Amino acid sequence: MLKLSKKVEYGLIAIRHIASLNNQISTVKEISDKYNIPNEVLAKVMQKLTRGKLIMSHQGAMGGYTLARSANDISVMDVIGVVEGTQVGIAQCFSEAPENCSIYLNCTIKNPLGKIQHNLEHVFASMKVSEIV
Amino acid sequence: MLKLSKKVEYGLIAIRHIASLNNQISTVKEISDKYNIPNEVLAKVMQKLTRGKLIMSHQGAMGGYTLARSANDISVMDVIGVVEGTQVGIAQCFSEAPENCSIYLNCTIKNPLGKIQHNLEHVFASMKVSEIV
DNA sequence: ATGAAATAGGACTTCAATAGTCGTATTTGA
DNA sequence: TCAAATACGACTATTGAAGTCCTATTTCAT
Repeated sequence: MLKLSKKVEYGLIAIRHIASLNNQISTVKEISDKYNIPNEVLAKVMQKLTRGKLIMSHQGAMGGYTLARSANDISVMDVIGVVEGTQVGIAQCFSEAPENCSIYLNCTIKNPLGKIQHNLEHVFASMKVSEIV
Repeated sequence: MLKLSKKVEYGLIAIRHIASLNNQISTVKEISDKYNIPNEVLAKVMQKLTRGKLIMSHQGAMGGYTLARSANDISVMDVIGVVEGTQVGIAQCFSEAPENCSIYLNCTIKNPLGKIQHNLEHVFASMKVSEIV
């Protein structure tokens, strides 16, 4: 509960890695070996980060990945959003259609949870990759 | 990901309910009916809240639950801790033995995640049930 | 040209956590 | 002594997370 997924962790580690090497091109193999991350899992994460325009891919031999933006313009929130592909919501009504929640109609904690949600977003958005390097 | 469990939500709703009735004794049936919460699930949550000394049980006919502390002395963090029975940790290394994590040794994001973790705890600890009533 | 190194991405399996159900025992007020 | 309430263990179903496997495509270097 309230745990980041491994995918998000892997994404953060990978982006930090590239940033720490001054945006030098890095491969999935290099990163997955160095940090003991399953190769195929990291590969998929990198593909998502590419589609989300946080990193850029360079295909073919001698290819790999570089950052698509400066490290101080990539937040933990960005990585979460791109890797998970959905909005973070601490309750169902913040991440999908509110009516889906079985208790939505009589729920008395929507507003306070909304406040908490807002604060959490701020925490994740204000931590930039540049602080992690 | 990063979602509160239904149990925690139910616990918050129940505690808020009791607080909003000026700590009048309330039953599981009354609460589960009013908020459309499965009876047995709520019952178990109430038992945990009792063991965690956030509420007090009154057994037997005419029994039910009352708060064990004033509403401004119960935080969302308290409810999470008692209902989940474990520490909240946004990464494995914060909620269980760090060595269990497959990437612990080479992990480069422990410190920044620790900072985020600390901020999250603050967010949850500073929201009191008295603000929800 | 061709082969090796790299990204792209779909399909599948495994495992653990969440959510809910069922059954029974115990307590206590009227 | 019965009904209304809490106490609690055992079970099932569903979902999501994590990882594996396989194949296609791109591109550099020889």
